[in-house]
Amino acid sequence: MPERVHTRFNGESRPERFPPKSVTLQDHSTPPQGKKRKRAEKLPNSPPSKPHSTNPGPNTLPHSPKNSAIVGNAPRNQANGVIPDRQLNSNGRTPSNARRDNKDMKAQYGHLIKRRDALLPARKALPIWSHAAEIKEGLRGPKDVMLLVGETGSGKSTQVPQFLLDEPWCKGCIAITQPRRVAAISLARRVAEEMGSLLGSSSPSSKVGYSVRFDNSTSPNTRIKFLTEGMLLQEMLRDPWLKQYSAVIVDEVHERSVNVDLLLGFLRNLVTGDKKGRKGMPLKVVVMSATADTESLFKFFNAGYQGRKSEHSQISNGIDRKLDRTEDSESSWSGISSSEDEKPKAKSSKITQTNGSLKLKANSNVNNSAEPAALVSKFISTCYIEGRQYPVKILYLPEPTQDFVEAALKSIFQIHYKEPLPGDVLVFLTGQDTVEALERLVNEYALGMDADVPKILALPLFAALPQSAQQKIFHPAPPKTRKIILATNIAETSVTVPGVRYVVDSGKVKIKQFRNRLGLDSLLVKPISQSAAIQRKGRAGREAPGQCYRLYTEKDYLELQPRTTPEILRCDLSHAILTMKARGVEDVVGFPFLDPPTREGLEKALLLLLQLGALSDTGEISDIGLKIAKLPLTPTLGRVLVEAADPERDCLLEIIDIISCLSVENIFLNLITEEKKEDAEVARQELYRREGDHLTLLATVQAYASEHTDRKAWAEKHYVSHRAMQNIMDVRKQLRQQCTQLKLLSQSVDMSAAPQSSQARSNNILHCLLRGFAANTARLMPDGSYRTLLGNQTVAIHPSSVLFGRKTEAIVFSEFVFTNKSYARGVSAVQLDWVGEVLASLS
DNA sequence: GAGCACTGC
Repeated sequence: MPERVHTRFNGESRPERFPPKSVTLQDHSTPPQGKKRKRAEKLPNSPPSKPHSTNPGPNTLPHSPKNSAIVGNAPRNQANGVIPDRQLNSNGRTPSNARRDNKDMKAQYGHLIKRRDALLPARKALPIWSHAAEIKEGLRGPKDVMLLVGETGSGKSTQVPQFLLDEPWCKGCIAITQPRRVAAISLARRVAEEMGSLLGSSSPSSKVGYSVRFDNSTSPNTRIKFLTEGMLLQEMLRDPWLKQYSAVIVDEVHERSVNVDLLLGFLRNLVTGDKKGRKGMPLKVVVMSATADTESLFKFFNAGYQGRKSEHSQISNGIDRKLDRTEDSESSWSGISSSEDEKPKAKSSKITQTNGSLKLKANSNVNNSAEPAALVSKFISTCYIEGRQYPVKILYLPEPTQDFVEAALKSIFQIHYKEPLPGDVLVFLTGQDTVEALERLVNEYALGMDADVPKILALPLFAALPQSAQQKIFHPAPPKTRKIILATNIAETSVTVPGVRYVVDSGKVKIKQFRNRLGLDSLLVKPISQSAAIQRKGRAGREAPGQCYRLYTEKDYLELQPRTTPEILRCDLSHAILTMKARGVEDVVGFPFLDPPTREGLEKALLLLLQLGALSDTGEISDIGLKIAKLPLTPTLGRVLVEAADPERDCLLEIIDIISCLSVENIFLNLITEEKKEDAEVARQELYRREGDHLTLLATVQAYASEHTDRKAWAEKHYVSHRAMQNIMDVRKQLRQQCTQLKLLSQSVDMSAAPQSSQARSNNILHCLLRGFAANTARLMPDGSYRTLLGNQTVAIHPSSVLFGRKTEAIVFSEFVFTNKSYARGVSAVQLDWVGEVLASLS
């Protein structure tokens, strides 16, 4: 039986930084508008000249708050009985029809208004409500930037845009960005309800819309638009001045995605620049974060205004000199040690704040949520909103443990025996393997429990788990049963698990880090940061006071690095740089980064872009680069695609199919039992190609696409993920459209060209892959191992590859990952002289 | 003979 493991208890009550919100809105019953006609208002006779949506209205789909947090895909396009207004207008409706429409419309509007009024008391009870005047005031006059810290549950994401809507400066649209698609869509739905408006493209009069990949739902009257960060960056390609917006609200900044870092840089340039492209229209920026990192954000924006001062000395003299911007505020204060490359397992948790803290003496309490010392600027305001979080007790291990799975097992049963129901347990682990191992152990131990003890229901939760299995965490537990949710990091931000009062935190996370020198991604288990530990803890206090069992000592906690390293310091920068170049940033080293990447990382990425032909020798973006930047692909994959459009290659459609596969999750299901594995091998045999994984993917997509009766059954029969295949078809469609727009793909197939032999076609495809992945090539050595041609590193073909165990003179691979050793994933066999030709052409 | 955390255009 498990024994007591936690002896020390730390009843922590000091305010900490707060966990980020993942959006699970509690109260959105959707009006039954699906069966109604969408003619809410008498239209002026100028219907939109083109549809503003690719999807006639997801709000017409049944929707529950639960699945809003977990549905990975936006609602798929479907005909839902919505009649476009234009069609109605030209249809010559009879008077009785018109009367019925009118009645429907009134009923619908009545419903919307009723709903809006019903929601008002809940809005007024939000912590942010009493700050409305302060927030409005903070953006008036010369104040263009507001830094807003709001804890979970403060209501900032839904209320701030509504507060700003009627401000005199707000003539245009308000954009509000989110890191995830589901959040953008469900927040838009909620705000539409609160405003008594229809959502998105469902009515031309709707005031609230959203825009995410594959699903854009806005109307001509949209005033508040929720979008993913990537979508706003995409819009900036067409409109660098963001002319349709009066305000941009950047939400969840503490998550520090690469896209948010780029957005903040662009917005700083815009707001502190001359704004001449905006024709005098003001632009207000609100930066919202759940953690009190105001100081770094303040310095970041303030530096922009000070830079402006030196260029245009007539502006700005209201900046408090106490906050002396120094050159080092361009350098990182997040304490990233750049020696990571050599020793991934080195003391990465030991963090020194030497890097700039000298200049920050007075305000160096970066990790406290206490209000920082005066941050004063005539252009920047700050606002702090309290949240709604129940207290959570923290319990540490007295001694460090080597085996966090075992320690978690003990803690789970300690909680289960000691604490009364209700109160589910959420356990944070590192990956599928540890989740499944602990699941087995928990079930095993549960068999030995006395009959009078409540039962235990162990539920795994990780992204690769099928949706139906993920949904189980939302089902109420049977009577006298405690749910134990065994989760990866997915539960930290993306999925809100209800009913949790106990959190067990392993203190570890599996994290991906790009290593410039080797040009590969490492996927390693590492200690979490203090802020991640606080976020995990917060998951226990959402519904009632809770407890957090940390499977490490308090000393270990204090030695963790204060913040999670921002993604931009961990990833391959080539995509980010191309994004900047395509939006007119010439000097990427001088770009305002909140945390500047290392010079080495920037140089490595610039070199890659140069090799791809995306940049010219002088560092300017080329035509090819501009095309690649418009595609939703990494620069390498984009280059492969552009190559395929070359008349000499002539295999664009095939390459699109392959690239679509490479940009979604694994399509071949991971099977557990030996029996299933053998079945799958037999069933997939017809799909496998001896040329390697890429042509195997092509064969799979083509077989799936030519299946017209039952694609789901086809996928099951071949042990292929149907969900992945649906995503692939979406991506494929989008890429084909974009290739047509970019004039890479002509709509009519050229019939005059001689058909390629299947061999020639395969060779062409492989040549295209080589063009993008020239750096990812290796040759067979006499001892049977593979060595990369650039860099001379040993690399093994990953066992998931169809080429695993095969010997071929050279390989090209689309992924280079280090887990236990260096692996090539996504591998094709090529001729050595082809590789030589490509490499020679680059130098 | 391994086993991939999580987003996004």
